[in-house]
Amino acid sequence: MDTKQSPAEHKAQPSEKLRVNMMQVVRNVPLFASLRERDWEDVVNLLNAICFPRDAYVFFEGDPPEYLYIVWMGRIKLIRHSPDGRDVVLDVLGPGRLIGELAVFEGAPYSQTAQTMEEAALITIARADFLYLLERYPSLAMAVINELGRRLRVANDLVQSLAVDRVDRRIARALLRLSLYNSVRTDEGIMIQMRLTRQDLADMTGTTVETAIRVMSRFRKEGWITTQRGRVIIKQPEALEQIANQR
Amino acid sequence: MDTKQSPAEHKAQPSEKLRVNMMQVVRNVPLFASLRERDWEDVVNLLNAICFPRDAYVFFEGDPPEYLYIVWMGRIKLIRHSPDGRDVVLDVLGPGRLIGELAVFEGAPYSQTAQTMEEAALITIARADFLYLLERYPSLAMAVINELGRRLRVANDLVQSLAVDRVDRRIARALLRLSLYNSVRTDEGIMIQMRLTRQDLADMTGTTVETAIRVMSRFRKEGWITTQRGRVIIKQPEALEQIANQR
DNA sequence: GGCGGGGTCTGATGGCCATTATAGCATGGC
DNA sequence: GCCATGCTATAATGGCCATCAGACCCCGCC
Repeated sequence: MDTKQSPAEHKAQPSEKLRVNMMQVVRNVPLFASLRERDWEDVVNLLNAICFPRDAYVFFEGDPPEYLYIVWMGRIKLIRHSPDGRDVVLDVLGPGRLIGELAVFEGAPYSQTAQTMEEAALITIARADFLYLLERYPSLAMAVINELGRRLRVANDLVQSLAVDRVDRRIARALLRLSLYNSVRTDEGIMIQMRLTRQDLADMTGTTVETAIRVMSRFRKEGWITTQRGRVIIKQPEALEQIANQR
Repeated sequence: MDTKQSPAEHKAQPSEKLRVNMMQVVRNVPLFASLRERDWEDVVNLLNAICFPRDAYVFFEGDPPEYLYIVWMGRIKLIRHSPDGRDVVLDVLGPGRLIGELAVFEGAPYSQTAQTMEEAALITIARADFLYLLERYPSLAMAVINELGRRLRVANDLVQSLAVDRVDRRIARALLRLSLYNSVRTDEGIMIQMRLTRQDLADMTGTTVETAIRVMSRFRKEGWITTQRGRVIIKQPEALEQIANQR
């Protein structure tokens, strides 16, 4: 149920090009970690920054693969739209992660949609430029393999969870997974670093909003989590882990 | 329910080393497609062949990544064992496909179990040798990326299907997916090239044997498929496609 | 031949969760 | 402030499918 989508909404235009120090990008992004200092300048000229508001679409599944994206700031969700209108969230990516690498590599259309979950800044590399870089610096392929490996592991975990787990366990696992990659410790507990609606959680776990709400309400009543305005704080990770792993 | 597993069964010993012409392997396997002829000999010496009987385990999840495997003959399923005894089939791989590439690349334990579905011959490359090859011939990384990409796409399709589809649709999709990669045309229809139990199908679609049997019986009664002794023939792919895609 | 085991098949029952409906609540725009 | 809209919340109903139970069949094996 894509209740989030207003009727006339379409691919949101990026709000503006923004001044990001590309040298800083090259120095900090895992993709370029294998490069030597003297190669940096070669790369910098091929990068651009682009900024998106909350809930904007970076690209849609089926679009031709124009750019490889690197997340610089914010969280991006990779989703699939189903014919009956339900969305499925395949993964959530934070700073440093790659988006669209497969499509760009293979020259096939993007096989999923990328949507921001909050204000986000992305680095773009045009397809041809990325292929050039890959050829010139084969070590970049290792970073691509790492990215694909990370995604494949997440996907396999998700397959298993969807195949054998009840809803409450799937949601507990989703929360723990998010907290693993995108969280900060606070005095109240572990805060998940993104705005997360119940619809998002439902789309991540193959259930409905209503059920996601019910389960989250139960978790809250048990004192395991608190939520306010899309911010989820895990107060008792052990309790969620027990739900996720028991038996 | 892993009813296939007899109590004392453990990692089956490979039945024998078998004489495979390694030059033929190097010439035909996608992994080595990018090599020049003069490099072939360098590679051949690092390869070994190993043969497994039906239902044997190549490795278990958690095992240390000693070898990269290349499927030469037969079909291998990648599975995850769940604590409650249910298995989940993540993918089925035929000749040419790689197994264990991620674990070998990252040095982490295999994250899934590999089991033969019929007699199978595999090519092994020791981890250290593969890393050496990757360094010496960076173009091999492209083949690894291709393998990971193929698996990721299958995994994403499966996630979506598990998240939103009813059982009959999931099974129809599983049959069509298998027929896409591992099938031959016969006068009766499209025959899926492996012995497939209802338990296998259930493990591929996150359901139970009983339900898989019920759905397959319905497909058979409708005249869409025939099955005998594990061999499935799709007589009316259009009918399955309609189940898989309608609405 | 008899026997056993793995795979297939069918029915009855009930539980999980989707669906539908309705209401409350916050947020942001005007 | 006020309304529209999106998100959260809760309850009632029913459908899909897991679970349990039992039977049959085929095949290899003793």
